[in-house]
Amino acid sequence: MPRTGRPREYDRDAALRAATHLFWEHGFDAVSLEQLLKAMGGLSKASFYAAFKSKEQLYRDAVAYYLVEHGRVSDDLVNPALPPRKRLEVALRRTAAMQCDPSHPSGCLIGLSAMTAATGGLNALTADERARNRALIGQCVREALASGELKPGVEPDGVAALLDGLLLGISIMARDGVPRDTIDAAISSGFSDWRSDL
Amino acid sequence: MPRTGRPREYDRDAALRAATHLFWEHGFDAVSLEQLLKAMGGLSKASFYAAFKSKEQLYRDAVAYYLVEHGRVSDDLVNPALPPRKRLEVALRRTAAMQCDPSHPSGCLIGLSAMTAATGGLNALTADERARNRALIGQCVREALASGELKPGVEPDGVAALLDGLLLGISIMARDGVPRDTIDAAISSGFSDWRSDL
DNA sequence: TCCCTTTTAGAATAGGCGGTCTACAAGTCG
DNA sequence: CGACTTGTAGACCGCCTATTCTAAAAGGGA
Repeated sequence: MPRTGRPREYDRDAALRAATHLFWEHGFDAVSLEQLLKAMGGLSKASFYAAFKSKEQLYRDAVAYYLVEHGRVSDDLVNPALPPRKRLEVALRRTAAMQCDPSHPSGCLIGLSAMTAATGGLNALTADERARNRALIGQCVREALASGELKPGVEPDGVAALLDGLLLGISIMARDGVPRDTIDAAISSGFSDWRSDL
Repeated sequence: MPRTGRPREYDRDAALRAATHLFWEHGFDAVSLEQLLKAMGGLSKASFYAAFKSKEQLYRDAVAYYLVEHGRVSDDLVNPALPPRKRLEVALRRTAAMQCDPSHPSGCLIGLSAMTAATGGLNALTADERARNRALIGQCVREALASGELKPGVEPDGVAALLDGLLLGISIMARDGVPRDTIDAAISSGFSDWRSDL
């Protein structure tokens, strides 16, 4: 952006990525500014505050970055090209794959922040996102009920809550090192109320 | 225990309970000693260190207290008087009831600590407990497979992981205020691979 | 070249942290 | 009544926290 002035000596995007990984791994409270500075390329405190304003603002930016960079795995929940079941299953499987990817911290930043970031309105940031996902899952299931994709007689609210709970639980399982195959098997078992034909 | 000396002015058990609730609500890192002292009855720092040794030791005591006082809801996983399915279902339903009880923080201290308490060996404390539960669930499912309680052709590892994931996810759902009825419906849906007769 | 803008390093600040120390208070026991 | 034991109040410690300030440095534009 700036056309004049001394150029910065670090890569801002790389710094934000590193900060995101740190928050993802440990949560807002448990990460100190010192850790952040070192991980973000060794910039000085002055540089940090000039570029990122504050630790809290950095966290907000990190959540936004996470949603764009890793949270897209659940975008298929609203993919109009897929029938409801596929929307749900693809979202779950892509989520599992992402959360088990060893190239970044395991689990989901949004889900794991349910306890962390208690101070200020930071918790609402991730809670809103979880509520949004919950609503989308409910919508898929309701559509599936109407279109006959669900086996007759099943309770749609229960199915939706089961898949929501599983999706959230995957974060903790991935954190605990449960292998992806096992999580994928769990997802398969989560769809036994659905017709595989059709 | 001490038969002599000045009697303490606070209730040690009540103090431990209050501390447990604080850790339960916010996690180890996010709770300060000052907060603890106030919640534990307004005792002084000297009294605190005399009775509880350190913040970290208090956390360990709090986890132990939690397991005895609230963690017993999953004891039925090893109840020899129940068939495997009942063991699992009772444990899940009692867990849901406990975690939605408004008389204490919502969710499960053990599950929600997957991210918190990163420092030292504190994380292992709760991770071990989660691994133990995971093993018990697997054992129930394997027994059920052998005894024919599971519908033929289902994948036992998937069923076990599904129930494990749901159990963990309940913590976050409860945290987010999902009502107990909804969680109970999720549990019901989680058993559709099982024979209800027999 | 000199100015202007932006970033830099590093010192400084103010407050919070977990934890300790000292002096005193409140009981029991002989 | 002392002697002893235990708990309490509050000052104190050193460290770490997030944040700000000062002064120098590194580029572009004219």
